[in-house]
This record gives sequence, structure tokens and C-alpha cells, in this order.
Amino acid sequence: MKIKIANTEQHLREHKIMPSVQRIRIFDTLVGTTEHPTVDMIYQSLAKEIPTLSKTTVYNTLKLFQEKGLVLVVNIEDHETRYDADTSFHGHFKCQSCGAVIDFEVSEEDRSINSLNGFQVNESHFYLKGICKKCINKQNII
Amino acid sequence: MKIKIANTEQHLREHKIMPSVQRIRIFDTLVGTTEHPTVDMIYQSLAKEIPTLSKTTVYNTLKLFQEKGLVLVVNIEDHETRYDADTSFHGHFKCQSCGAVIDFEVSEEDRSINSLNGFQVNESHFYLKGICKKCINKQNII
DNA sequence: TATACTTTTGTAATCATTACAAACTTGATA
DNA sequence: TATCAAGTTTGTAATGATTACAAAAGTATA
Repeated sequence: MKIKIANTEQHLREHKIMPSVQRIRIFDTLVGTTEHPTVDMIYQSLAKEIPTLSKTTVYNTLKLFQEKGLVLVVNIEDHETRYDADTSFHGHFKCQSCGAVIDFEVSEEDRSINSLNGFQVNESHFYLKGICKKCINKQNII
Repeated sequence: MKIKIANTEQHLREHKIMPSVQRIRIFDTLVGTTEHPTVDMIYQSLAKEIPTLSKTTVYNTLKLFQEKGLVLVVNIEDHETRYDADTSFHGHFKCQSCGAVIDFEVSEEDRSINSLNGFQVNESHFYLKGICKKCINKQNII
């Protein structure tokens, strides 16, 4: 889902993050997409705009955002860390055909697990893998 | 949860896998633990018993098992691929204090997501992170 | 302006995983 | 039993994402 942040600079300040140009643009890139980009995808999409940008900065910045609770890490596939600016609870579906990562809703009752009494839950991740609607339709055509 | 396999050799044959010594021992190691080991953990625990064992073999074997549906890959943490011989659907809880990965049950109705009409779901993964009961109790004592 | 502090950058190091080719096993067959 | 082909294991080298680190650049404050 797309998230709306009216003023990124203010939003970062509210989370005690100094709003440098790099940080603002990295955050805006994440907010402006639904594709759950990797570090490299973010780096590539900003490289022309900020020619001095270093990939280390993207790593550092995303780590900072994560620590401050602004982004979620999506570990749906090994060796492919993705980031999501939507920090509300929702599931992720990865299409094994086209590679897209798509959000889906999880209802309140679906995510309450009663078999974990006495555990403190800080993060929930719900991942599905399969074939997305688009790719299924493509197969049928061929 | 611990899985019971009466005869590993036969079990592998049933899944069209030639039961070599390495494969049998790797499978038994996975079945004999509840800690969702990494490749390295499996390699280390077999290295004395099979001194010629190569880590590549552990990688190859687990990949084969995965393809044949004998084991599940648990990607709860980045850069830490773990394996599980219990292929029934269940959730994984990772303790952020002691690092243990613990199974939990997910009821039939909890895992049916109705917002994905038209998608073909092949795999479901439900991961939680937090502090396990043991570690909470430890904190209270101190 | 001087100073301290934070942020960014580039390079080198690390670490899990994969690629690859040689060596070894196994099982079938003559 | 010897031979052969196919499958399996092994060690080394390559890959690729991530992290460590220290120098350079930027920012805020007195």
C-alpha cells in the first residue's frame, strides 16, 4: 500500500533523525513505490539525481530508519533484503514467476496467535509465495 | 516440533533421493533437533563423525531436500538461512534475546487469507520476533 | 571564525552461498 | 570380476550482499 507523508523533513525530525538531502530522498523513494525495493534498487533510482551517493549511505540510512521504526524489513527471500515504508501490519506475497512483492491485508483476528502466552511479540511477518493473478492469466493465454 | 521418521533410508527412497551416508546423516540431524539449524550448525555437528564432509555437500543436500519437499527453509533473519524438517504449517518465533527459534501452532482458520482471490499460494511463512518466556523470566529475576 | 559533532563517502574486509571440475561411489552389465 | 556410465562428493575459487573503517565534507554552536 502507498503511504502518504505530507512533509518528509518534518516527519524525520519527529523521529529524531536529522533530515539530510540523502535521507529525505531515500525516504521519499521508499514512500513513492509499492515494489518493496532492495538497497540496490533504491541506490540505482537515486544515482543520477545524487551522483555522489554511496551505497554505504543507503545501507546506513535504511538501518537508521529501521531502528527508529520508520520502515520495515521484508525478508521474504534469502539474500534479498527489501524495505517497506508501510509499517502497519500486513502480509507480503512474492510471485515466483515475475518476482513482484505484493501487499495483502491480514485481519485483526487472523494475526492473534493464542499459543504464545508469556511471550513478548515485537514484530510479525506473514509471507506467502506462489503465482500472482497476472502471471496466472498470462499462462492461460499462451 | 519433533518429527518422527522410522526409517530414513526408506523415507529418502520414497522421495526419489538416493540414500547416501551423507544424506541420511544430514536428514537425521535435522529431524533430531528442534533448533532449526543453519548449514553451518549441521556441518559442525557432523564434522567429527564424517571427517571428509564438505560444506558444499550440506548445501547441495539441503537444496535437494527442499526441492523434493522434505524440508522447509526458514528465512526469519537476514543472512541466516535455517532449515526445518517439519513441513506442516506452523509459525516460527525468534527470540531477540537468546536467538532461539521456536515453533508455534497456527490454527486452520488463522492462515486462510481471503484477500488473495485469483492467486495461487504455494508456501506460507509466519514469523514473529520478540522475547521468549525464558528470557522474560530471567530479566525479572535480575 | 574556531570547534566539536554528525553525516557521507570510498575502499577494503567479511561471510554465506554458488560455480565448477576433479575424484570418488555405486550399480548394472557383460 | 572388470568395465562403464551415471550419480555423488569434495575442495577451491568466484560471487555478491553487507559491514567495518577512516578520511572528507557538512552543520551547528559558542
